[in-house]
Amino acid sequence: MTPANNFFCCADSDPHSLEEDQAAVLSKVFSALADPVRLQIYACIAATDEICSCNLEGPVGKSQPTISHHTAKLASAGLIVGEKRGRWMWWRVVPGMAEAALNTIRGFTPSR
Amino acid sequence: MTPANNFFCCADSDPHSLEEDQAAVLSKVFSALADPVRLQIYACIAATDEICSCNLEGPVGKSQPTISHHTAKLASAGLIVGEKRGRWMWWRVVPGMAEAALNTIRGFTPSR
DNA sequence: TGCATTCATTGATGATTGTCAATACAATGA
DNA sequence: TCATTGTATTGACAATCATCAATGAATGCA
Repeated sequence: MTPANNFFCCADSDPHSLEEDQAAVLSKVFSALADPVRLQIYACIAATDEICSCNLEGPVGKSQPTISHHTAKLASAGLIVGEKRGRWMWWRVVPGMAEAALNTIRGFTPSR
Repeated sequence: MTPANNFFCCADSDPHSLEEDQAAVLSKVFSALADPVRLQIYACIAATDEICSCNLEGPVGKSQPTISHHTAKLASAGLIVGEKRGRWMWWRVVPGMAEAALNTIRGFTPSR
């Protein structure tokens, strides 16, 4: 849409298609993926059926409290789930979560 | 994979499949989407062919410097592109960018 | 019961971020 | 040239975040 003149850029419509609460949920998912360390953790978990926390410290190169902090954040966003068996905490990815976020982004563009 | 015994949780392999530089690029895209206001801005832009900055302030409800700050961040991540025509800055979404980032995430899981 | 191990929590610190007021810059029109 | 308008930048401040050392809680083994 090119401006009809040089006085007004375009009609002052309201293209506000994303509600605030939806934006808050979505931003939480993307915030969880917005850290390089968490992306590495997520990749490590996704690369295996399941993996315990102690085997994340080595590849990622962070301390145990930091790993615990990041896995908690990924789990809070619904991207991974953890199950405690014995002494070990086992993590798995939630397959459809990233997909759901992608579909919401796709829905922003009505055509196509 | 269940543990073979109670002494070792699993083999101490190296499931590190995401390099640090790749993680840095990816995290930049997700960081841009990790803010509710930027998601609303992105949705507003995606809902139209193109939109000028002045028409983002109203729907989003933020000041002009804040809008400028957020559009710059979205553009820096490659999610939108801007073109200045006359006095107005016109923004369009880069169609495949968010999709590409989320496809990378889906690629972490080798099976499926 | 006592000890070692695995993970979560707390406290602290330096860095980053979101926001706006004020200001500067750029483009247009008179 | 001067005034106006749309956008970008700067400065400042409060809030959030990533990180680690220290500590606590829970489990399993002897």
